[in-house]
Amino acid sequence: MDTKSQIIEVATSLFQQKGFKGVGLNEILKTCNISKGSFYHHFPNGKEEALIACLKAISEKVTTDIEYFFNTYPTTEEATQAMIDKLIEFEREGTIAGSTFISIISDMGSLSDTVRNVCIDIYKKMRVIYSNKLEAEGFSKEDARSIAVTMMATFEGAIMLCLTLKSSDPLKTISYVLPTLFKKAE
Amino acid sequence: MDTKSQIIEVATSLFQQKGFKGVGLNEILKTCNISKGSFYHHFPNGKEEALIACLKAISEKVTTDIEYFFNTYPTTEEATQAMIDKLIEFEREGTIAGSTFISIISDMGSLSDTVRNVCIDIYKKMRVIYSNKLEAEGFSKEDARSIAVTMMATFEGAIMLCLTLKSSDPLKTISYVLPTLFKKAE
DNA sequence: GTCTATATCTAGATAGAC
DNA sequence: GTCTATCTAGATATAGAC
Repeated sequence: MDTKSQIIEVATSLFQQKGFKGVGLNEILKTCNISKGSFYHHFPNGKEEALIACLKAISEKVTTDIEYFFNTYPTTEEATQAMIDKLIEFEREGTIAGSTFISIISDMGSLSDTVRNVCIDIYKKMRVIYSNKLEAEGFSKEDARSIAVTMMATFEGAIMLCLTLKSSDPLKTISYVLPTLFKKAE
Repeated sequence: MDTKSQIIEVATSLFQQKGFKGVGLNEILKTCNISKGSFYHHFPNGKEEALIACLKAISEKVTTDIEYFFNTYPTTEEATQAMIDKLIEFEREGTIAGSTFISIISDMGSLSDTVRNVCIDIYKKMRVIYSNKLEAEGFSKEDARSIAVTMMATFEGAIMLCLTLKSSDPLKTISYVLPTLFKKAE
């Protein structure tokens, strides 16, 4: 693999585990076995430029992953269930941090517009996937959007709780409760 | 106010805004208008010792605040609604970060046992308040606990989304959707 | 495109005067 | 209990050889 891709891959993983400020440049370089000169050749504007590249990579990946589940399973409830099962598996493997993007930037104080825009983009893409399926299941456009946003908040919050508690219990719990949101009221 | 209390107050606010690693000691000192000597007199073990004190202060505060809402309003739905209204007000004022504790420690990489235990304590206290009310409304012990955990995840996630998007929309949305969880199925 | 060497700054922490 | 001065290690970033 070329160096730039390797940097992005390694940095993404580290940022997800420790946050942007929590990861030193040297740690990235050491893991990649490269030097500062090489890093700054690919990212002349330094660490934040690498962060943007990482967030874009995450955006691609989470969109693809979520779309896979929502294309494979016929209902929101089943797709969600399968997603949570996968997340619980990640928790067991110690790679659950790779499934959240907010924790990366929560230590940045104030976000630059560039970084925030990438985050807004990820947020939108996820919401649209959830929302479309819910609309297809008969919810109004407004309700579908609201449930989609709530799903995202619950997922992000549950992942953060799992990371803090070192346990997959929060994910197991929400998988039991979340389907309540997908039942159409009569 | 005595210096130690002032440090805790200032540091708590800064940690909530920028995360543990996101806040430099110098920033705390400058905001308090004190020197390193004074800081290390009160917290000989440094920044992490201050963090523990902050987390304990947060634990007191959030417990008191949530209990107020859950004692004042007769139902979970009304208490939750009032809480979210308050959070939306905080968002407008730019102080919404003060309502989350997970974002503080999400950039710490690996948590020390001391820090994690304080977090588990906060998590438990919040869950118990929610859970008790839900039980009183007729939910089983297990269901009440599950809904309580889901509420916490959704709140934390929504606050993180608000911080990232610089908008109170996620909170407004969940206030519309969350009541679905409190309706007893027949 | 990658290296070594270095510059500059700031982090957290300590020592000792008052 | 608070100050100033200082230490050391780490951070990000740069310069120039190969």
